[in-house]
Amino acid sequence: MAQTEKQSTTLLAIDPKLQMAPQIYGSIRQSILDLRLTPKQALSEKELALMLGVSRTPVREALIKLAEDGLVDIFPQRGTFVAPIRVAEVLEAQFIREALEVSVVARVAEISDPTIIARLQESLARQKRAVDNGDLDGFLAEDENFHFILSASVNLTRAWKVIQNVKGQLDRVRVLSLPEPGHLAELYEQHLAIVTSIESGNSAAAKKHMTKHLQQVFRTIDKLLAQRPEIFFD
Amino acid sequence: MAQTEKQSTTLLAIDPKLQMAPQIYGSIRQSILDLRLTPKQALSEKELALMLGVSRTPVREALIKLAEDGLVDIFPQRGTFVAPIRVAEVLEAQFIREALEVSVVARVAEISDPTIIARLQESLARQKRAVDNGDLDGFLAEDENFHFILSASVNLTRAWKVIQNVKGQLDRVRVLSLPEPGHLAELYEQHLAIVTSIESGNSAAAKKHMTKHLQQVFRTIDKLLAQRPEIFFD
DNA sequence: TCAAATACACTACCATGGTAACATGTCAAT
DNA sequence: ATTGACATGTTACCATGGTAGTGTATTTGA
Repeated sequence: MAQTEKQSTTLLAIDPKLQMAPQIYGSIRQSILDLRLTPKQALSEKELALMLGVSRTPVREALIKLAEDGLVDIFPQRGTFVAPIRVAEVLEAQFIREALEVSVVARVAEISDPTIIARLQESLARQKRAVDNGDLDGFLAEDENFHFILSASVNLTRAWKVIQNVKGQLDRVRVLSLPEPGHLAELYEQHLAIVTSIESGNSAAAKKHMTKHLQQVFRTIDKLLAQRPEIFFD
Repeated sequence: MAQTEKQSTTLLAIDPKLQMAPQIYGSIRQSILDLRLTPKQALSEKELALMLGVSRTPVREALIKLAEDGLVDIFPQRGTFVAPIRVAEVLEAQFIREALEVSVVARVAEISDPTIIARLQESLARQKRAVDNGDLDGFLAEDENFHFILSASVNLTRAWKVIQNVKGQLDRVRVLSLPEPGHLAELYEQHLAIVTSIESGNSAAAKKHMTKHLQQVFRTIDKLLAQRPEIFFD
């Protein structure tokens, strides 16, 4: 009873013309990822439905999907809770993402299609602008887009979906890490190295740079484990 | 109206003590994989609920999950249909599975834990028995278990779930391929080579053997494309 | 003959009510 | 003080009714 929802603003605007369930899913997911909904917090169907002004059915469907993402834990007849940040699951998410994205970038490098490279370079340009302007959100959005371009360019849309799903676990950790000066520029350089490898058709180099790029999260995890170990469970 | 359900036996026995939705999901999924439900066939919530003796809600949840697996297509306000076998999606499923399982087996080989190896060899023994007895179903079950052991032994349960999900696309193609003499023995030999590489801690060799093992499906696809191209869509 | 309009059947989607499983607090018995 | 029985409230799960959107057959108007 004590931990009812404090929530100041509504989770998100809902467009009644579109389907409810996907919107609710996205809304709750975003709230979990930026920690507006905190680990272990109770999320009852009824309460969320009331808050969002919809019925319990689409809320329930959204929660089921979030459970598949590992972002909520559903205990039948007991309750649904925001999943705690479990080190093992974060590491496994990283493992899956790395395996897939490294394979993807290898394929992109093997093809080394000029039109694909052009689109990647356009993304790089936008990233550079965001870095120069210190536009964190803009960079993160373009970072996401950069990785999407890689998968989509070789028609691996399902792989991208899997990456997106597991990435939730990683994003929740990332928002906990304080933004460091020069970090964005570093990420940009890594993206640049990846594209350069793709241009030269050097898939081995592309894989290496992608691996290094993705393994940045380990630094974040280590730092958080040292500075704020109470964040993690299990 | 013409393509109503012919279905002789019920899809599966439902245990009312357990949760409905997961059972229904498994039941329908199995029927799709062994082609008792054929591509493009209509699957309405109402009809399935009637057939299974449950309400529409858990059926709907099962269908949503199957849609995420890419095994059914849901067209809002129009209908739900068994997904056609799309070459691109089968190939992408193979890509994802290969990326993950190769990475998994590399990790297993790096660790090269004796107790894991022992469990793998027990599985190999069971496989050998199935091959000698010509027990196809028994071998397939143990084949599944073999790959599960690999993921589970290094605590990559989510990776296993992803593999399982995408593998549906591959299984549906596999059942179309006629069983060839000596094929099972061949698969057994490949498993053996993988375990041998793990024993020697040779992760590069393990990756190579796993890749070769998984890429067997390409043979099946090529053969089907030549012999029964009408099976595929898009 | 043929196109536009209309009626109809059917769908997935959402809302809502009922229920068994589960947690928790109260109180009696020892 | 501890345990066990019982009352009460809460939950996710399932059943079922209503609705807007969508195809299709039929009718209408030339």
